[in-house]
Amino acid sequence: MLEKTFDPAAAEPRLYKAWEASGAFSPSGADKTFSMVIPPPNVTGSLHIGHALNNTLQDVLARFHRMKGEAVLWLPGTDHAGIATQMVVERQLAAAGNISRRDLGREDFVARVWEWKAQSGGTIVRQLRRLGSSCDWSRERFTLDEGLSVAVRKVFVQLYKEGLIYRDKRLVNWDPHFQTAISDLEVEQREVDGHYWHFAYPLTDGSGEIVIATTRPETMLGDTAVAVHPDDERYKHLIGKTVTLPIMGREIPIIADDYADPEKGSGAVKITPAHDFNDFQVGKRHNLPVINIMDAFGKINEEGGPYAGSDRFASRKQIVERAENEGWLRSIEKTRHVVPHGDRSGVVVEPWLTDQWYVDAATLAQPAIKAVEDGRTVFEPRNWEKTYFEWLRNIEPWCISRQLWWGHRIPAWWDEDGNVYVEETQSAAVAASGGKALTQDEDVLDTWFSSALWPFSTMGWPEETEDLKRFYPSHTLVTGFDIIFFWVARMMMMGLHFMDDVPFRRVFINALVRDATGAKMSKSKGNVMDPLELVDRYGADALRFTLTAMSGQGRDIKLQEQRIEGYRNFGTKLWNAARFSQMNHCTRVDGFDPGAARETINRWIRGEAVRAAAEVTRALDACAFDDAANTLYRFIWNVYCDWYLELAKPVFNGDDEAAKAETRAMTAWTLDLILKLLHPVSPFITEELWEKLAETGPTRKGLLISEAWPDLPAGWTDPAADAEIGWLIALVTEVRSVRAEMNIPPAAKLPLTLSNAGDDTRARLTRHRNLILTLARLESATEGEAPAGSAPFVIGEATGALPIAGYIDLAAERARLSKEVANLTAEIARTSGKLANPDFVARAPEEVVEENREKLAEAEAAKSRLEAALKRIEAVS
RNA sequence: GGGCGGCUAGCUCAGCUGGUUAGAGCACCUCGUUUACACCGAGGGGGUCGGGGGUUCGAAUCCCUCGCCGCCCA
Repeated sequence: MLEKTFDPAAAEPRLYKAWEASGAFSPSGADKTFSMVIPPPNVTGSLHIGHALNNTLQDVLARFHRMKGEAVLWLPGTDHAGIATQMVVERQLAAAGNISRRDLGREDFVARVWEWKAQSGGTIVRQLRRLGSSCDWSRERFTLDEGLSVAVRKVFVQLYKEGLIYRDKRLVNWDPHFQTAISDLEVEQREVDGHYWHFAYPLTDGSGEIVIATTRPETMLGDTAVAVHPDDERYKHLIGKTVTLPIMGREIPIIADDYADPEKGSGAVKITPAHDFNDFQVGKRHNLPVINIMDAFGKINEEGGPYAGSDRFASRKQIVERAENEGWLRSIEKTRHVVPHGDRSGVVVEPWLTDQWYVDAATLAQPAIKAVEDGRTVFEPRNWEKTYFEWLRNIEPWCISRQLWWGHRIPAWWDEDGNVYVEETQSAAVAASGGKALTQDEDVLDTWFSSALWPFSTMGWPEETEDLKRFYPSHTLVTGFDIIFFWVARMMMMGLHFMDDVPFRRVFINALVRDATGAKMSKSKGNVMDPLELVDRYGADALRFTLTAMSGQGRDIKLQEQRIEGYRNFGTKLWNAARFSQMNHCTRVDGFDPGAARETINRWIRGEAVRAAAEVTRALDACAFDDAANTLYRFIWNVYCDWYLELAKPVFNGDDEAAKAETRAMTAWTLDLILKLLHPVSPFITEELWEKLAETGPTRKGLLISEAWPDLPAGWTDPAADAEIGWLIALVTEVRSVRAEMNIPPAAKLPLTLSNAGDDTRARLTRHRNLILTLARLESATEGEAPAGSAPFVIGEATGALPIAGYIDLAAERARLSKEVANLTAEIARTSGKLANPDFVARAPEEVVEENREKLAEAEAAKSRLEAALKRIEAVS
């Protein structure tokens, strides 16, 4: 006998081990494959609710397709996550005695990171297992694995030789905290309160001054021009003159350029080509000198005159003070403006002129755009394709070099004269140089560079492996919209370039779990929720079911703990249904054919099962995860438990042995079906019940995880049974409703009479009398005229009546009937209004018109019956 | 400034290829310990579907417009 509730804590680890040991996680069997690569979580990470959602959905798909008999590969792994990981270890060093990575040196530092990875890197993978993820762990990869590193070097070298990777000196987003370049995508534009400081620059010829406005006063140290709009009447006469830059004393020109916005600030703008993307362009157009005034730490360098060596923000303050003291500060204006911040460091990013490695993304983007236009890769929901196109069609060169130590070191070697040799190995580079002494480029690659290769590098590329042949392209990628640019688009570019095919046929974009303020959750912000606590409290199935049910396409999820509790209760409900079936000896019967069932309730539940199975299958095929979950919930709770098992009880307690045997077999069969259909979403409780229910009856062939997905004949639905049970449910519900509203004690058993019953109704009443008596708590149910002093209700063409003389509460009964009559009156008004409209009758489809006629007739009949009863009551009172 | 999404019951959401009395879960109210389950059962209250206009016989659903809220990109 089953316990009263499922104990997830005890069962989950045991079941997971059994699955893994069974080999079910590795692809096997069929020619038809289904493959997915996991979005590799950061190796530093621990499972947050976003991972839980993403991996639950992947696992639902993996288990579903596995049960459908496909060879499923769900390839797991982790990402070395350059900045994030380096940050964690640097923080650790700082805590352990204020050592910086530079104190330690590159080699020792990298060794420390590996050490850390060995110790703590397995956390997230263990957590994925707790969730039930059925990944093929035998194929687990890490982006810094030797094999993946080979792939990275090969890709880099090939792209370089094709001219698609190149070195360039231009402004980059420089993160002064990590002292590295970052890509545009890693920059977060934050709107902040700031100021426009209006400075007066004196004309060199002494004829006056020009006032410029700036939000970053310290950059004036690097000014090489002042720009005004060519049509700006205020300044036209000054174009071509020069000003003397305060503090620096440098003579710089006043130039005309459209970039100067007459509406903004004073209309005249200082130009600092080395420290502003727009100014850089202006500088190019006018051949202005580019003066770099900052170092890698964001401190003013020797080009900054008196401020050399001081921090950028300290300098800002001092320069403003000096301007005020010296009288060239004209005014201060408050403003809100957008300031770039590093998404990891959170510090203000500086545009900085450096040499970096770039990928020619615009070229690689073209096939990636085409592949989605052609439908070779489809986004689900389709709408995200717009986002994808928007970005790829306006793509900028991708800066891939990072001045970090943790990552793939760039396979480029330099000779003493500054010539570069890009090869996969040092020896090849030396050979290419003609035997010179070379030193390797110090930089590492952007983490996303190796992630971009993930769909094929994990399958063994550049080797021509069996896995690549069988599983590339993958079938579906499940990921969040926040990394469509970072990851999805770049995988498309690299996959098409190196594999000559898309990396995945379908991209399912899952919702993003946000925090209470609507902000994206991230480790660096520290606003993550802990799914493992929820698993501890409610079990993995409850969390999984919740996330699946809430995963409406492309929306945000605001998780309420109450919801998880509710779905835990759902599991308990199922558990107790199994317990009930066990108590009533509903043992599975070998060779039982539901198609041959004779009892109406069994033919009915069979049809319900067919519909539920079809809907769950459709939903999972379409990634409509919430539909699948809701269908399961309703079928299991509201159909199977609320009605089928209740209808089965009188059979079990009756003496029709044939009916009893058939119903027991059907109960067990349906329960098995439920376990299969629910397994992808709630694998633990279903596997546990699968095992427990095998204690009696025929032996199981194996674990539920490897069971075949149900494929039921559509012909198993039975409209006659549906109509009959539908009537039965309506009758029972009506009786219960009357009883409750009339405050009839639950223990009181009443006789029911049905008048004006047609042949079908009479037959049903006879056939199901037993059920009706039990479920509606009646003494008898017979055909006949309503006795005096009874409460009427409408059931189809018939009128039911419960004699309530002993309990009658006239006021309650009048209220009940009045409400019913009012509802019917409203409906009659609505429907007859429609039918009175000649346009409606003429233009609406015939079946809609007919439907309304029937509805009207039924409502009128029902109303007149109830009104008569109401009049009788009013006559009495 | 451009793009995307949202605004439906107290809360979280579904419904949006036009025709149902607009649904679910939670919360709330009443009753109930009937031998699967109180992590339960039965019954009930609660919404002019953000505002306005339009198309249509008919609009939560299609179109326009306005208003908030959120996100992404400049």
